[in-house]
Amino acid sequence: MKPTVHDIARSAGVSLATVDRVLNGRPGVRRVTRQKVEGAIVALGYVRDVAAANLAKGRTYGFTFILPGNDNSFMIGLADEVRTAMARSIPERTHIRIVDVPPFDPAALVAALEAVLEAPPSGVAFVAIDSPEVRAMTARLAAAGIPTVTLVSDIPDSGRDHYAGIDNIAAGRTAASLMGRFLGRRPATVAVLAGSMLVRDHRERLEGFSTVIREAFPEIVILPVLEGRDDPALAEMLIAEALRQNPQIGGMYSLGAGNRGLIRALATIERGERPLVIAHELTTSTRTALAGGLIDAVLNQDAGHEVRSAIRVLKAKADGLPVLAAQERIRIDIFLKDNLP
Amino acid sequence: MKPTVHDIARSAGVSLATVDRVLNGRPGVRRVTRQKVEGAIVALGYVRDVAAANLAKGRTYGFTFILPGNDNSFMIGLADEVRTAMARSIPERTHIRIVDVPPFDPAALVAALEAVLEAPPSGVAFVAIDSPEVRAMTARLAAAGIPTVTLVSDIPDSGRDHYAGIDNIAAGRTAASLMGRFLGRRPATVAVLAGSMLVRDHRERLEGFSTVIREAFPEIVILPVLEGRDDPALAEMLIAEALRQNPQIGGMYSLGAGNRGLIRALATIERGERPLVIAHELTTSTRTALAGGLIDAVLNQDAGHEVRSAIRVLKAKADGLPVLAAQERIRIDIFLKDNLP
DNA sequence: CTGAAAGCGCTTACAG
DNA sequence: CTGAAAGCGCTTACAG
Repeated sequence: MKPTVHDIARSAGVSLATVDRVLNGRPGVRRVTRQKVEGAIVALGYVRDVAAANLAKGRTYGFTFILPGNDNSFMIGLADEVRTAMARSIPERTHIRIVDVPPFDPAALVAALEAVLEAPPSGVAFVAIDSPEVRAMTARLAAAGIPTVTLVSDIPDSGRDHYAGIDNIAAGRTAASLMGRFLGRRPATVAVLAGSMLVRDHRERLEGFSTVIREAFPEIVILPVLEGRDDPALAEMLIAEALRQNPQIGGMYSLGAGNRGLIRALATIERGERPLVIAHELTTSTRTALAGGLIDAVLNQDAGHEVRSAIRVLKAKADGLPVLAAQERIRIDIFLKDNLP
Repeated sequence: MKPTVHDIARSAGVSLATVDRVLNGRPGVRRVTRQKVEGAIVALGYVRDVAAANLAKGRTYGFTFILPGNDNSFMIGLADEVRTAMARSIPERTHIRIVDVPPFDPAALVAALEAVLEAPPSGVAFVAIDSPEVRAMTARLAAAGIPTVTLVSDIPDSGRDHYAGIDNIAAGRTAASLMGRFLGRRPATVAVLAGSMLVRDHRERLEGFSTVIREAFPEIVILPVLEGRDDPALAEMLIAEALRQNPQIGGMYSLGAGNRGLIRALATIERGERPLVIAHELTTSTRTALAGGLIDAVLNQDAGHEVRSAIRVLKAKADGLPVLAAQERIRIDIFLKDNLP
């Protein structure tokens, strides 16, 4: 039979309370006693029953999700997924709070993170902005012992515990590879629409994309990046303007959000004249555009996976447990019109 | 506070034992009593604490995984994932048994499934073969109340509870789309290597592939399917022979396993003369071939996901709990050399 | 048909 | 520094 705390207590000749103290690294145990208990633990091959422990503790996890209030389907969908997770809060023993911040605003994000310190939750997840202030604030959270997970966009070297999102360099490289191969070695001009170079995910996608185009598809010319702030209206304007200035655009890589605007602009182009388009994030609008031939490929990250993964990781960190790396890797989904789910 | 069985007992004026009987649908409760308790349950908005219930029950789940003993990396990897899950059996309260059967052998699979009935486990997962006998046997398991999950290859209309695998028609369609676009509208001859038309996953991939080629890329001619039984040696022979007979082969779709043989055959072709190759399953050998340019794209299913999903679903079915469909959908991963994980 | 009591594996005041 | 006892939310014999 699986050994329990009782077995350890008996084998070490101590009480349950003492076993518990050793198990949880609490103070107030003489070194010799501690060693006896630790000996019994390894001798018996004890593994703690986390469910029973949580039951006894009446443990609940308070998590704060800080999300940018963008007006785009991806961020709206992300927030929806967090709310879906909130609906499961009773069986999962979580208590989740959503904090809204203005998008692409480092100061606002820093303020939101700082506010978290007032009443420290069991963990914090946030969409990172890559700035020194945010980095420093994240380090303060880490110093305060609050587990942190970056969501969608990472900020390395900040002391954050985990990143729940895709490898954006690989995503950009993949987009370039598809673009180059779909264009079939013909010289072409390609436009790139981003949200903001302030966020790392967009910068990395651009970097991956540019690298592969340069190395493997030198016949392709990339126009200067358009920054649409993931705002559909602004994106539409920028794309329309770019098409006016460069009617010969043969390909388009939309590496941020705000694709509703892009799609509206594409719809004005004659069928047959349309550029090859690769976009990110499968939403109602990109799905329709993919099915209808306005978009040729969509790279996607599953917001539901990211949220569930963030919660699992925050729980594990809060309990000092290891995370199952293979399970938590968020993959880049590639959708063509033929494998739409 | 979250209501517990105590609250229900008090509110309904009955004992804990009676509450438990109603909660678990056990007999021996008068109709009026039952109704009182049910009233209290909905009035208080009670949700059962599954972890506490499992603790009290000392519940463990016995699962049987029936896996074909193919000599190919994918099936070996699948078995490895099951063994990895076995290592987590203590915290997850599972007891997993692996049963090996000869590949592509309906009779052997039926025998293995029948053997399961002797000492019925909490659930069974198996790689299905699409034959009437297997279908009938699966229905018998269902009739016996044993939850069943098909793994990798499905067998619909058999009474199985769930399928843990990708949408293979969509996978075939995707392969065709990539093949057609990568070939760039040039007339071409394409060879298809399958394992066996006995398994539904291979049939469906072929169907999806053929459909899209026919509808969207009429310039492509598909040669008669080669059946390599997912055996590297046989696959190598068949491919070598096909290349000898049709030196002009421009593309190859390997929709089964046994890619080690395919790759050996490809390596003998001059660089520059090599066909465009799309294969299934990311293994050590396909990964190397992808990185080295012998293979152009790999469609993959994550065996680890499938195994973990099968276990989650079997648990839920054993407990009569609903499954989170979005979480259990297994996706088609598309790998190019630029997004290798 | 119904209930009182003990127990699952762990933790938590409280007492010493 | 250490332990006896009660309790987390549920289930299970056993008695009536």
